[in-house]
Amino acid sequence: MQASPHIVKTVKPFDTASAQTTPQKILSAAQLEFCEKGFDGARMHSIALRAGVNKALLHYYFHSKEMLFEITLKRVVELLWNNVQTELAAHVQGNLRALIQAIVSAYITTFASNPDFPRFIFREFSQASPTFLGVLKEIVSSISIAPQTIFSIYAKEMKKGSIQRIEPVHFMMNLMGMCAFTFLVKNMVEEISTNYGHGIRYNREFYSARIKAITKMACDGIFIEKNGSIQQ
Amino acid sequence: MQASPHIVKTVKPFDTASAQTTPQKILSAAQLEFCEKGFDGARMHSIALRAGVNKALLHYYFHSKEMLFEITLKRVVELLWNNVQTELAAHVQGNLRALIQAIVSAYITTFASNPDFPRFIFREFSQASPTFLGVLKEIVSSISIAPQTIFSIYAKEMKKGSIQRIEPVHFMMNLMGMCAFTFLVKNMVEEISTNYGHGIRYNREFYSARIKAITKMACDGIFIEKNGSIQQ
DNA sequence: TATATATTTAACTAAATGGTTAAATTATAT
DNA sequence: ATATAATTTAACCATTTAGTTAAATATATA
Repeated sequence: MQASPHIVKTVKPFDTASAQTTPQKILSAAQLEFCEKGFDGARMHSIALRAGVNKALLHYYFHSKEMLFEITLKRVVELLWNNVQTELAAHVQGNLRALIQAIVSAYITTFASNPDFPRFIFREFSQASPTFLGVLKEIVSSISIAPQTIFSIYAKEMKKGSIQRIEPVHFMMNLMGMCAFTFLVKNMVEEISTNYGHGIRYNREFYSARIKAITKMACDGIFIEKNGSIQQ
Repeated sequence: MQASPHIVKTVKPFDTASAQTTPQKILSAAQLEFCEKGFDGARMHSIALRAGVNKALLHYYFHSKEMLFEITLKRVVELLWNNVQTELAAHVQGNLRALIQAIVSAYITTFASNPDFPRFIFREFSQASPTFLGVLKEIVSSISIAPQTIFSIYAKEMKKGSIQRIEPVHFMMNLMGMCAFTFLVKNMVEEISTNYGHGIRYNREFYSARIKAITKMACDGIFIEKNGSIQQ
């Protein structure tokens, strides 16, 4: 008889850094596969191959494709969010302008290491199946703390009259849109730019320029008086 | 023997507005299906059902799922682009600020009528299969005229010194990001906003507010001196 | 009306794919 | 060493799904 079916095992404390348990290997492979191909395009066989294990193992550890996907989705969002939070934590003490720059930098930097994540997250929420809706709700409740914080800081500044009357929701949508969109069009841009002239490469300087451009547009769109304009 | 296999028939001039030829019915159904579920999630059977015809007909007129998808993708992009062009045409005579407002309005209005299009377009370009890459190139060459125009106007204004030095590419990425992102998160936002307070509904006033917010952020992020600030 | 052509369909096929199972192997404790 | 539990695997199954085919029906044409 098998021991602990369909449940993610208690993760053993690994002996060396390279030693990955089988469930961990499967999860890593699943993340790659799902990010690349989406839920419908992903193949259990392919995930097994990537993890270097037999297909039956996926079902042994994670029961079904749906469950493996759910766990992967949660992992990705958590990883994303933790990264952003960490990046952000170092810069919260500043004023709103500094905070905005920190947010943008956090998102761009995080996405730069995981360029597939934005598309992966957006791709699945079309027909809004009950399964994915459940995951979405969990995600939202865990994520919504930081936007909330930013909302309140923003609202305070708005009362002080130091920023223009753009609704916080629109401001956040604009900001996140500029960040996420950058990576949603990554493949397109790289493909286009090859035979279309303005050869954009998604490298360090591009990310740096991107952060500056977004911050500049966002800030100077908000602040009424342009005191110390942002560093060029 | 069959008559014109695998080729889209010459579209008959329809007698009444409601009379759709069979290929047209199939294409409409395919568009719905592909937009909703993506290439991998779409089912030929489901498309046939939606079109009210037999599955074999899809292959008779369009040979394969891949070809049906290619045609659908092209159609969607063309439709999108024609809409934007039309909306834009009415406003080109103005200054850059007016042009930007026109672009934003054009995109938001067009997406508002076809909220699934942005995700549909972005979803497929992940593994960049040769098939889709071909379509992409065609699309790009047909689309790139307008951005090109905007680029040149933008560059001219930059030389005049009336706008800040944000690279045209970044400016366009920001602008399109704010527009497209609005609809990429539509399902999420509507789902969240139900049980999270700030009940956003994607209706007329929201679109109007969105256009204002994006234009405001974009413009006041560009123009050095804030002369006649945009209408609130 | 008769003939040819265009259109539509039901039934079928082959391959892919998610999932199962029982047996084999390996690790762990006694 | 031996028994027990945990882990891994090859072979198999049932279903789904893109695609085919030959026959039937409608439509134009002579």
